[in-house]
Amino acid sequence: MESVLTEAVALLDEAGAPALTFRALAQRLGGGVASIYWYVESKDELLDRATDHVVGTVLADIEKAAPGDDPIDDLRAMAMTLFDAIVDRPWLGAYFMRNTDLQSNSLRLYEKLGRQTLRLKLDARQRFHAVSAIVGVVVGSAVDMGQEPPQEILDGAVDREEYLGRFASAWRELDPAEYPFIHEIVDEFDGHDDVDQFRSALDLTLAGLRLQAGA
Amino acid sequence: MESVLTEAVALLDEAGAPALTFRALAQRLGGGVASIYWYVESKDELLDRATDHVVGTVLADIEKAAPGDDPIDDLRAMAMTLFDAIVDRPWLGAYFMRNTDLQSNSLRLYEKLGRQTLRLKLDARQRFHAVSAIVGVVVGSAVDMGQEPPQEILDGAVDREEYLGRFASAWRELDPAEYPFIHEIVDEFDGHDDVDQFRSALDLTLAGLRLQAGA
DNA sequence: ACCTGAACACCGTTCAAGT
DNA sequence: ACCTGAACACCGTTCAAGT
Repeated sequence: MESVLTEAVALLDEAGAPALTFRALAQRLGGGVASIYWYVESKDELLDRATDHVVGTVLADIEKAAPGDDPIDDLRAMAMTLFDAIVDRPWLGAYFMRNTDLQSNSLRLYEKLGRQTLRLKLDARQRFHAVSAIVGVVVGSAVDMGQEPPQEILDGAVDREEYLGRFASAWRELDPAEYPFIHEIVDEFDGHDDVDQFRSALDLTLAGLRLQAGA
Repeated sequence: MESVLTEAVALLDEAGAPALTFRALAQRLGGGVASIYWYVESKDELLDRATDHVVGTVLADIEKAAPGDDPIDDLRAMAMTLFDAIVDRPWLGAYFMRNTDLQSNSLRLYEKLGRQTLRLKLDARQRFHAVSAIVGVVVGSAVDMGQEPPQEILDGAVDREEYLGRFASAWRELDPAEYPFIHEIVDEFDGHDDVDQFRSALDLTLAGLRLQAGA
């Protein structure tokens, strides 16, 4: 079982979600396709368990960091750790927190995040919504990122800079009267950093939360 | 072409993303499978064009609403309209804003949102990040929602209330000492409304943005 | 308890050929 | 310019059978 998950994660890491097929996995394990069904009921379950397997390592990273004075700063640090893990493994974004039933580490991570909100002056509903919002920012940014590389970039034929630049050029061709905002931000878009973008989104949410908690 | 997209959207609406196959679509159009390839180069392109097709209607809804005094309130209204559209069509969440090259209505929507930030005291980078954050909240909540129904609920065998209740019961069984946050919010989770959850996340982001803009 | 080969019912995509 | 039938190379999943 352990090796099924390890090899599944290895396939996902090497070439993303489409690379994880029962046939490829079976070949790597040196067995038949049907064997995998002894460990797992379906591909969905395989994905859930593989996801939870790596969330376990994220959770360990998060637990290493000592809790600080400010719960919101702790929330920020935890969200950043989680986001970093998704940057390393873009496939994670799509499956993370999909099924807390099968993903017990995800549930623990959810609890870990939520515990920080217990230190804030909020009611139960506000706490529930706050954690949902933070997870939403992570997943939203991750999804945005995970879908970005359109195979050219994975092949190494085109790097990220050139890929963004191509979009930027197309945008600069647009009529400035009709697309004033696009022209306003095209230089920011060109060569932008996903992590910056994520941090800004997270900080807006956390600023709103701090305001709400009166802290 | 128009009818290809209309029927594709119809299939997606009726039974979600897995229902849209070239064979099912061809049958509906009363033709052969290969015909579709005259209009579209791949399934990805079909999905992008179908998505942009419905984003066009969302855009029309958004343009109907008159601009108000407060740009942030306008941003909220636009985001809510967008979210409502995704509630009606959960499959949208996964493809929305995936490719602004093929999705010209999505680009226009992005511009529409961004134009509100031009009315705020922000620099270009802040504006870029603000719109990304808002789109991120929408997509993040939409993804969370879109993956929720695990077929039982689609079959009508189990309604949403019961589905949530089942999770809530499992959570109530957890050790309160180990999962204090889960116990804090389990009653909120039970029977919660996705729209409430989304609105809260959006409001946190917008509160942060208002603070940043000093408005 | 654990694994297998072979089949089943699907997919997206291609291609030579038709009007 | 538009459409087709038939094939190709895959999928996830099942099942009877093996150790």
